[in-house]
Amino acid sequence: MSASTVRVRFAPSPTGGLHLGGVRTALFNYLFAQKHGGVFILRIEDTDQSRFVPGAEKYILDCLEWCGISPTEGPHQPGAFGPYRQSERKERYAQHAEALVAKGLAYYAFDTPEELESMRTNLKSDQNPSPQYDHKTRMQMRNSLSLCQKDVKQLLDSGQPHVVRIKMPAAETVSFHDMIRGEVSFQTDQVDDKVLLKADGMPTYHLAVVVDDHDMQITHAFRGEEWLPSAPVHLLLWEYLGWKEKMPKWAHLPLILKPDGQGKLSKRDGDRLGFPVFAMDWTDPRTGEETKGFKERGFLPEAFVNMLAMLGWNDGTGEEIFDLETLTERFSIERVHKGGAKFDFEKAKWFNQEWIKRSSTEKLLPLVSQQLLANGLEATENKLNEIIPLVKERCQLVNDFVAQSAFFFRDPASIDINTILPKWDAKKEQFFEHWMQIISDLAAFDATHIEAAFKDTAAAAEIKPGELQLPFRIMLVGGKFGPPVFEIAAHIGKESTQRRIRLCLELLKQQA
RNA sequence: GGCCCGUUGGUCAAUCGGUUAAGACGCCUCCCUUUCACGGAGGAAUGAGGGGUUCGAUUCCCCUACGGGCUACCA
Repeated sequence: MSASTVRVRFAPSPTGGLHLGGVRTALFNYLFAQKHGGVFILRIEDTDQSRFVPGAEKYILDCLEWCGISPTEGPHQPGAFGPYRQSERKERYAQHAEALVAKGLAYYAFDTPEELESMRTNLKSDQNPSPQYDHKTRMQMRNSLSLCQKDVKQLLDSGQPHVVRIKMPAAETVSFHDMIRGEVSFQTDQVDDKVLLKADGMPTYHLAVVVDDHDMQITHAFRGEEWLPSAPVHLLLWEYLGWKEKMPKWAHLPLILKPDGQGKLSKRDGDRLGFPVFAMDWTDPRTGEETKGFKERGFLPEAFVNMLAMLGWNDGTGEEIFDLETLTERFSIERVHKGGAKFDFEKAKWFNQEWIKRSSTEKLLPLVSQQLLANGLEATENKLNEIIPLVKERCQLVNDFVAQSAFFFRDPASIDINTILPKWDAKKEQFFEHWMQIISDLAAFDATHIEAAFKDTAAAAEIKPGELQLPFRIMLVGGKFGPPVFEIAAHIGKESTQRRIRLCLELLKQQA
């Protein structure tokens, strides 16, 4: 190992719920760091004070922890490269911005928002619907390039609000190697003079990401594909600041798209299509609006992470169920897909079902217990130990345990009587009357004994047991689902079994 | 509009010039089970279009089309 320890960072802005795309970026960072014995850092990009949402930082940390991919360095666990919130690093950015101005690589711009607005509307045309502040237009604007030195000094001295903009070269080609996409190149005359330092003294993302990645000695930088167009600004900044040889290797991750229409997946799509987009429940402290998360929707973190990893990446073997450890072994950034992937909630649920099937009763127990409790069902640990193995392969989501096991604890709330009715007759009714008696006399009330007695009784009544099993199930469960009937009868006990039969017989009488 | 990125079944996707073009989800049929689920066996379904390069293109190059991203003193 050389002196260059791998250092990666996940750098969300604390503006609200954590989007699954964000979690995937964090996951890839985590996997990469783990694989290379590196450090995974959390950096909070809170340079936009107007969008800051209290509580969001803690929430992000909670989400990552739930996923099992907690950063080892960050505001919660400062290392030697702090502070980890950009708002606390303010002076550094200003200093570098000034240095760039001094070197003639950036300049002060005094244009007011209104002036910018009018420039854009005036220059707007069918050929150019979104005019830029760039090498073509900057000399017509009010900045330290277009104004004479005296005026600039006066403006500065009088405390005129101003920003610092990068001076993009007129005709250069900027290219770099992306770990996922290979060579990518841009013409500098196509990119605008991005604001580096805002009027409030805070940096924009562009300046901050470069300064911080440098200061925090980031070796590999992963971010969403939406950042690709501004990459040339960042590349140039690394060069202008004199850090070119220390620039991290870039990887622009493909976007996660809406399942239907087009465009990147948003929280709105989740609301619209009925699935979560955030990792965990999020309540906006200002509006009070609540948004469901994967966790609360009933996802196991293992499944969530597994699903996310497979969205845009695969190891080439065709296997797709992986735990974090295996993911770490197999992961390679080069195998990340280039194209965006439409999110498929059905497949996401399949991953979860696979993980529920694979999870031990011990692991599932507290989660199931909590779900049941939330639905007014109290279950002992012993009971849960028996029930969980019986129903887990019927559950896609943890919440499904409620519907799949409620009948173990209380009489069914509704009876699907229409399943029984068509083939119901007096003979069957007599059978069940008799069957209640038989149950009373059964010495051992376990599945095998119940089944044997049931079949004997059916034989005596000259009815095929199969024709009676479904009605029996409906009586006990209320519907066509659940584990073997005799198991259920054994678990709920004699009294409950008899009571449910009686209740249902009465119901059937009313229908007749 | 400009720039950038992308494009294999409905969806996720393998293939790194030669394959009957994997596998998974979903869907359909059958078996197991007189419930549901699990499990098992099958099935339908894919290289956007056009040019090259090559003995040979899904694979390499170009063009077109389509999709997406960006085009803020937001990230």
